[in-house]
Amino acid sequence: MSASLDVKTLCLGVLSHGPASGYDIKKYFEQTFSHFYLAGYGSIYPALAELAAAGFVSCEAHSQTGRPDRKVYRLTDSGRHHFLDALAETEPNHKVRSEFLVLMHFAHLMPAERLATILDERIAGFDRDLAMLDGLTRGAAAPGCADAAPFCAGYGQVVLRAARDYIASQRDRLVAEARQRDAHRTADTPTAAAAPQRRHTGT
Amino acid sequence: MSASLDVKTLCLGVLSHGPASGYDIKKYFEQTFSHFYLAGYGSIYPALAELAAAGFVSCEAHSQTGRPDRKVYRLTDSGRHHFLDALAETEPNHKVRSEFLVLMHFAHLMPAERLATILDERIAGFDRDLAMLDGLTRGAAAPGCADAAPFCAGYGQVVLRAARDYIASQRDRLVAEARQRDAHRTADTPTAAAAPQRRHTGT
DNA sequence: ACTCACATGTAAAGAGTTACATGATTTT
DNA sequence: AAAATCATGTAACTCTTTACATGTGAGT
Repeated sequence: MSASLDVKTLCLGVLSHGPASGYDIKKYFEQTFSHFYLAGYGSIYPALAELAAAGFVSCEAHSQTGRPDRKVYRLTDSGRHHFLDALAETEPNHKVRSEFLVLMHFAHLMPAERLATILDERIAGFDRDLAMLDGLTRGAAAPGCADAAPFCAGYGQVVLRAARDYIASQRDRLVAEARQRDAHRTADTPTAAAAPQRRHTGT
Repeated sequence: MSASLDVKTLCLGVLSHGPASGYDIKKYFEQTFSHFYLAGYGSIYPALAELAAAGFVSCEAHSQTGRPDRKVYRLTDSGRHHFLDALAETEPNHKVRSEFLVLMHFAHLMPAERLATILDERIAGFDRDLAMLDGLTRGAAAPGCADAAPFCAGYGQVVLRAARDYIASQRDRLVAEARQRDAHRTADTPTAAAAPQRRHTGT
């Protein structure tokens, strides 16, 4: 129970829907996993090479004029078993890495305009993600994942909307408070631009 | 606009609330950032050493009997400026890395019992996180962050609850469907344990 | 003319996790 | 008697990101 569900394993998963090239897999990642798993060419191509070396996928090269061979990968029996094993052994972790929330934790050290920008950008970001999920839900799903997509897309919609609405509900108040802080700061310390540092007594 | 808000910068942020040791900082991370940023000793101690070398923090060692010196770090003026700059330059990214959702994307390849375990574990995990946030909200907050905590804690509560409720609302249906699939599979292929692979025609 | 889509790959750098190494004191 | 807390640090490993390297054809 320690398989880490890395890019290699994910590639096997994508290939379980049918043969595909590295380029195709990248697009599948973007369309389908983008709001909970990211991978670029720099991880996908080496992963496919390793999978081929391990015998988990076979590779068929199709010559093309003017561009590199299109290499179509296909899951082998061994690869399918390996993937099913990985599914059985992976712990269902769920991690958030949010620079946005860190910034918000230190919101009291920022000027109001910066704070407004941060909040508005994050709302816009969530709106973009929601629009993409809407597109996904309306039949534009990647091939082969009709069974699986609904739960993940629904999860994304529920969670992103909750996040978006929460931020939107707090935005104006937070920015107003920050403006008051800005006014106090310029009044208190006309020459110093930096925020005052508060000390607390140790436990 | 490319500062990556790494562990080093986060340590500066924690120290903006007052002097602390590496051990203290780890605890602060756990209590306050745990649901959107993780860091272990293996990143914190080297980060503090680098910050000291760069002059962003000063260090005072307090001898103790029977255990290593307690090294208390304190933000310098230069460090505070550096941190404020980082706040101004960091993009408010927000990334989710969810093995849970990946597994759910391939739920149709799993036995019903495995699926039930995954869903129940994730619900339990979110319940744990919610309980921790409740504790944080009720005055048990880490020292010095009274201004900042409410937004982040509120965000966590709203989002985690939405996620938890969504999973709980889908759980029974998904498991029931998986049981039907299991029954079909054993009926179709009495000898083969592995799931059948569906092919689709390429685009 | 310019940009987007197609198409694959390598190399170096950056960042974090995990395991190792040590050991007393306090709580259960 | 066992487990948790206090307390710091290093080294190896894993993984990802970013930049580099190359080039055509189709659409605007």
